[in-house]
Amino acid sequence: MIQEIYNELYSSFGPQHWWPVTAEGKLHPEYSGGPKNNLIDIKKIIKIKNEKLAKIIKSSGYHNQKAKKLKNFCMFLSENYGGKLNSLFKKDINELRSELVSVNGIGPETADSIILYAAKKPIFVIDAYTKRIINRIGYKESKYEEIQKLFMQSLPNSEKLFNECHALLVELGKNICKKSPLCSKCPISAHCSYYKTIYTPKREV
DNA sequence: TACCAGGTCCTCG
DNA sequence: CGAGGACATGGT
Repeated sequence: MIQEIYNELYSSFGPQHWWPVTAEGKLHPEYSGGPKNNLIDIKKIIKIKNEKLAKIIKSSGYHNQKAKKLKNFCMFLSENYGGKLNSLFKKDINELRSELVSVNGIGPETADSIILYAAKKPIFVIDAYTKRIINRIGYKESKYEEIQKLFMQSLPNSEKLFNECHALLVELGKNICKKSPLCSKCPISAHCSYYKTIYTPKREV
């Protein structure tokens, strides 16, 4: 079922090429923050003032909180791993996840995103879109880890596939399976119990 | 004009 | 535990 949903989303939307965002080893000229800030460096992020960092990331929203939390992660990396992502990513995937989640500012989704997109290890990222979609389809799971298990037990254990599948779900959730859903445009409505309730009125017995 | 985002933390019951 | 609020700018 989950596998079929993935297949149909992929057929409809095509590859989303979410990650890597840039060519291997290169920074995106626009999205890296540009040469002015020169902050792709753990030590520099630790040193910069919260207010200054917040100003730089302002357009992302929640910038004051995010500035602190970004620095928390850099501090964690610096204190425990010599500021090297590589040594962090050598860890066992489950240990890595629990360590990341213990950092204030990194919740389950962010931890899994780091593991999937930065460490390139197979773990399935669950976001608000995915929860909404999966619940409308008819699955009862509500907790993050439960929904994650559902995907990971239904799909091949592939980092590339998890990456693509998550991106496809975001595309569906953002543009079609919205809070107020556009079911007529949905490529997987045939599998959806919400769609069936709406478009197949009950009749009297 | 409203509503919501590729969340997380904290507080309260 | 689960729900609800705070954080805050930008896209549609």
